[in-house]
Amino acid sequence: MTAERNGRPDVPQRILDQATRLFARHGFVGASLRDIARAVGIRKPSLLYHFASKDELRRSVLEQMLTHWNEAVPRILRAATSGPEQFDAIGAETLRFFNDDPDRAPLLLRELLDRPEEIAPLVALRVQPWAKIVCDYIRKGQEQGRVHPDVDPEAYVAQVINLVLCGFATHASLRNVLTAPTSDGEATDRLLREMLRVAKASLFLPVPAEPPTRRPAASARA
Amino acid sequence: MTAERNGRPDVPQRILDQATRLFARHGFVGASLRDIARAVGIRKPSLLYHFASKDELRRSVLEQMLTHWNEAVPRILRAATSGPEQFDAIGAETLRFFNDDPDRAPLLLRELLDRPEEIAPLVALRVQPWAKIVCDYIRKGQEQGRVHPDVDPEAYVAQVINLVLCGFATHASLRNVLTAPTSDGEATDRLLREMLRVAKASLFLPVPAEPPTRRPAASARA
DNA sequence: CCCCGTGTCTACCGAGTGGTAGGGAACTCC
DNA sequence: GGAGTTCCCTACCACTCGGTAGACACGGGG
Repeated sequence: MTAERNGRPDVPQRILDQATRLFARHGFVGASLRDIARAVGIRKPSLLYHFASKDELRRSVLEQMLTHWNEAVPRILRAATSGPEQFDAIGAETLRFFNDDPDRAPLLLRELLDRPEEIAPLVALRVQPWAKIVCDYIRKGQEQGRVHPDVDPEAYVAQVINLVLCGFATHASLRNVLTAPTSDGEATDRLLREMLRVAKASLFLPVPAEPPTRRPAASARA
Repeated sequence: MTAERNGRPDVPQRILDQATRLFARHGFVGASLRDIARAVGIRKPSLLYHFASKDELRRSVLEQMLTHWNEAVPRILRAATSGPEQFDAIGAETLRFFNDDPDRAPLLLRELLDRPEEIAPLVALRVQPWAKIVCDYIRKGQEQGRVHPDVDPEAYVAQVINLVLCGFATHASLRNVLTAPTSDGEATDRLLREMLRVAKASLFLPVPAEPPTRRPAASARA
């Protein structure tokens, strides 16, 4: 019994996947090893055979996510040197990381809430290279007069992290609070678009000569 | 024994205060009734004498916070009709609500993560009036050409909620991730300032450039 | 004086938790 | 065929959880 699943991907990976999902949904204390094991299709002692303790499982889940992040960073780096649309490229690549797996943002956010002193340095290590790219980009932009001179780069980056983390984490729940119910895809599009827009508009000075867009009347968005 | 504390404010209120603190810090499942009772200085059955169950305690905590919010809304409403600096006034009053008690943002955020389907309508009820004020203000600003025409009011409001909630909730932990350690007060100032700046800069069109057709003398930006 | 309501306590309950012991099936290697 | 390894299982452990039972102390009113 339970052998009908053994043809599937290896058990430790399936455990990691389900643990990620359940930790993100119910929190670390709220997701029991029995729940996770059941979701995988095994019993709890089998789970503990692969991961010595619940805490080791938590660390592994986090490590896997940060590894995925590390894999995404080169793409973002590449985007950061990609010509004039740098900001959009960096933004799109960063958002893609969280959009690819909707459990990442809530998982990270929960860790920041539950274990700040433990997770903060871990995140710092992985995020600082990314933050450095963005901060340098901002400072250069300020020198060149493209970026608002009163932007505080580090504080701005912190804001954007908040925006993204919380945006994805509470997306499903806040979505229908303010607006009429919409389809998943449409709501996500709207979220991503506005997230990028806010981040961008709060950063850049307006391009001096801009003949098109200046629409005073009520004709709203397209 | 334990009577040395009975001169202090009434026990139910002290329970609510400690429960708020511990729910915000450790989450609903992570904070046990024993912990809360100990923080108050009583034993668990005494706590359950005042609140019939843990879930009732949770509801009461939430209710108290939303009551405080309801008390803050009139101030915000007043701010919304307060002349040219409307945006700053609304922003300052809104931020004050969360700054007054640092447990409010994490508490709300945790509820949104843990019990979205239950908390969302509750929040919606209390937040929609506030959101309506802001959305109307935005749309009016768009008609008058003060606000970016491509702002999606509801989505923008959702972003700002995220910004504020997550900003306060992860403030303590993210603070030292990106920047050199600073004093509490300074870091908070920086957070509040940048939060307001981002919200504002992503909303308003720059004032100096050129008057499209008609532009009210309201100096929205500084 | 006794009674009753209020509020706190100790002692306990069943259920669920993370974790362990140890057995057994399937497989490989000698 | 036997030994060893890998992996999953049932059964169990101590502990904590939310919640209950019931006793006790206090204070006011007949």
